[in-house]
Amino acid sequence: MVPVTAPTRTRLAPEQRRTQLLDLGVRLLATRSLDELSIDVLAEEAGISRGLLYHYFGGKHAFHEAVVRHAADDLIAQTAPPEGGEPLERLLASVTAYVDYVVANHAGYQSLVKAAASGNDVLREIYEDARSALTGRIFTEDPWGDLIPDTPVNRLVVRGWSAMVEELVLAWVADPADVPRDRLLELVAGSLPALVESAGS
Amino acid sequence: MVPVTAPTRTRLAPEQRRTQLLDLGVRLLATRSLDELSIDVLAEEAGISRGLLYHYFGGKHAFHEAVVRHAADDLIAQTAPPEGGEPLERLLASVTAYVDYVVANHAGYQSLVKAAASGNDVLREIYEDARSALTGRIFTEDPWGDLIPDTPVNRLVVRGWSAMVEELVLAWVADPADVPRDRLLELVAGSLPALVESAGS
DNA sequence: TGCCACTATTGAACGAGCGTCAATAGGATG
DNA sequence: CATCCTATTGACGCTCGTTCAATAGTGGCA
Repeated sequence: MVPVTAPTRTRLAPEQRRTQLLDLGVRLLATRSLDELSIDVLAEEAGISRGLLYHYFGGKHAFHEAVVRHAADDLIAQTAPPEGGEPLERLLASVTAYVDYVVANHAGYQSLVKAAASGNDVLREIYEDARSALTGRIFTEDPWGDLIPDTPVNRLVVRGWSAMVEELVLAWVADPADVPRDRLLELVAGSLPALVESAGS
Repeated sequence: MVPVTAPTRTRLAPEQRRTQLLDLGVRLLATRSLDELSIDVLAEEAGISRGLLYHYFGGKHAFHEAVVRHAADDLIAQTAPPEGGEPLERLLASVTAYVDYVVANHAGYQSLVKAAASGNDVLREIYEDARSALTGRIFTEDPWGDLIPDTPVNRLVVRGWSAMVEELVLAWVADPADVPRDRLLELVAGSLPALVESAGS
């Protein structure tokens, strides 16, 4: 009985193997949760043995952390804010980049969001940091002059707004229904000024 | 060596045991995730054997579902909307009931929210149904006459708004900081009209 | 070209924890 | 007080995460 697929052991450079496993992890953890993902399945999918995962990441949970960091870094890197322009245009550009990223990589984004709610404090912190990286500039770079002063209430408002944006985009991606992309974009971008206005200081 | 605590086997009526286990489950699953909660810990905490949990719920995941349903039903029951009054006042009353519920039972609410993101489709559906039960009346009971027509865009807006409210309240409960409760309430209640207005149609 | 050291990779063995089932004991009823 | 009903138990099997010594690619050096 000769094996159909050659059991050839392929040897990669550590860097390549690591990113291969991380990318695979991002894809697999987008739909399944961590305890629904067995090491055996992951190993077989990657074409490696179980032991190798432990060599690179030291454990299942540590692997999950690495995957989430990978997704978070990718998100932050690919949604860098534009340099100049009008405040409202910059906001719209940021939001557009964010929406397009979620549309293009919603596997990665899903695995990031899942991790935030489903798990230990380390994962939640990674998620919080990523969100802060995206929203923090609203205050630090002060895109609207002094239209949105840095008060406790406005901190809450921006935090709530970002949760809303996430929900809207994920819902829209899952089912674009009758709402065109541009409509979503102006909806999302226009809501922040409206909310700040409604909060009043 | 005599056991310190008597190993007396206490026999309860099925209904009592069931609710005892569900309440305990709600409390324990508020902070830990499901795979961080071992049957042994749960059993010892409840003063029962592992086997009994399987007798009542049939399995760990089934138990989780029951716990989440328990929390969701409790939420829906305790935030029933008021009967009459002005639309805006009814909205404020609903929001107040919701906020007060989360403040009073945020263990239960946390376990509900955690379940939504962290798991299988059944859990997410329970969560979605609960959210729909809370927000659906906005359309069906038409609290603002025709100020908020039932369009695809407004469905999205209300969905996003509810995500925002959840985030705001949880963040505020975790750290009330310098924002008084009434300020939060008017913030949350006032944001929906503002969002609908900003969405325009 | 051929050996050698280095290290990426493996697979078997161990333990923890979930799930099953026949046996046990509380308590109400006559 | 005896007996039946059923809530409750505890030991067993099995899957799956984790460990570690052994194995086999690969690049460098003679």
